[in-house]
Amino acid sequence: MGKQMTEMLKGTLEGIVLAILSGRSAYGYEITAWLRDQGFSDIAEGTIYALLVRIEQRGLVDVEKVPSEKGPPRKVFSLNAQGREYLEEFWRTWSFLTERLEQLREGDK
Amino acid sequence: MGKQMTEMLKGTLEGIVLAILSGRSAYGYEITAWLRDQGFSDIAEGTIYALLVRIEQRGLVDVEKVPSEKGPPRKVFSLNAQGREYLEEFWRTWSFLTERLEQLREGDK
DNA sequence: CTTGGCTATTCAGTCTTGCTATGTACCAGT
DNA sequence: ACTGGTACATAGCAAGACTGAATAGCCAAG
Repeated sequence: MGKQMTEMLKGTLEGIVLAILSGRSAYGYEITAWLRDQGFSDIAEGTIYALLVRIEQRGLVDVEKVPSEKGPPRKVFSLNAQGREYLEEFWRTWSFLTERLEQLREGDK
Repeated sequence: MGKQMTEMLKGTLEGIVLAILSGRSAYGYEITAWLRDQGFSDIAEGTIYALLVRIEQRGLVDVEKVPSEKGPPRKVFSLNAQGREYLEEFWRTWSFLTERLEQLREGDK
């Protein structure tokens, strides 16, 4: 993926991960795999783990260590009340941006 | 505006400015004023000028100095061929992101 | 049993970008 | 002279994504 995507992900990747977690609990490796599936082909694993550490420290998620069948134990993250609130604010911010950009895009035609 | 918006603007603000310039030529002060009008209440002037310097150095815009009736001369920017190409790529990247996020948003319901 | 491969997490160092704060300069009205 | 609006510029900071590598457990093939 290109530089544009890298920069655009700043701020949105966090929302994307929170949105994923609002549907179901998940652990880092799983989230990374899911994102790759969705076409975010070049999101580095390190990026996701760093992001998960951040949202954990901000208290947006609860964490549970779960043993894995294969490999080291998983850190399973789930969105808590504060995280849900933060996610809602994310959607509001996102909506504002998309509206402005949609206007700009149409204005060009 | 909040921290979320600040982070989300990284990568999109550049596209926004290029989109503005694709409609008509404009200078920094004008762009800043327009953005404030559109609700981007806290975008700093310095941010826009720094961004304009960057896109000029990357050769995405042409520049012309035009004397102003009041105040110092204006640096009027207009999108060139390379800039248009870059803007199109921006729209593609943006579309990709919005599609994924729209899916996530609906998936939650 | 040893190598390679998949699962799973972590971290140091770098780059880009937006914000803060400040400074420069020009002109008009009071 | 002073204030305020116009117009541009820049140094230093903070945040987040990337690179690249290290660590570690488990299993199957050779």
